[in-house]
Amino acid sequence: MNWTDERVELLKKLWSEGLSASQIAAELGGVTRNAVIGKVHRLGLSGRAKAPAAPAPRPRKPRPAPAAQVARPMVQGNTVLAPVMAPVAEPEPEVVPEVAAKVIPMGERCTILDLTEFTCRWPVGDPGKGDFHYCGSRSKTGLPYCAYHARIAYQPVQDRNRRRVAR
DNA sequence: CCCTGATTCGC
DNA sequence: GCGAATCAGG
Repeated sequence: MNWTDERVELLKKLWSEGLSASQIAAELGGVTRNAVIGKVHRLGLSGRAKAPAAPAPRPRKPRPAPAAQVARPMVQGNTVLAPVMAPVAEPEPEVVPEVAAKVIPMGERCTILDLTEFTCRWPVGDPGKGDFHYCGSRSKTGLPYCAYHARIAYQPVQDRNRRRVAR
């Protein structure tokens, strides 16, 4: 593989977006992370925006349990009062996506419980290591992935689906 | 050990 | 210019 203008451009883009050298190498294909790093240096764009700068942006605890607050019958004197409309299942305001989904920087993680129809559900990490989570970035309405992962997810498919039907 | 980027240096 | 090997760090 050689560094075509196209590949260099993609390299610059991904690098500026904060992807690691190995990630970029995998994305480009045909090169190692060393090659990527070497190229990055040769291009003189060593420093970059601190994308993964967020050390611990609050992964958000999976919320153990709403703690079913059973309405205990109240008692007044000898009288047992009927339970007052035990809130069946407090809808839980659940931070509306409009707020939570605002251009979440890469690396912002969320659990499966945080996924909404607007969050990217691209799996990240190793389930066996306890660092498994989902991308969580904003995804276009109706799509399961953010723009970045959608590209990864669908590119191969597009290639495969290349129409072969003549006319 | 896994990973990261930085540097070196033979090609 | 390229990138594997290596280094230094988390």
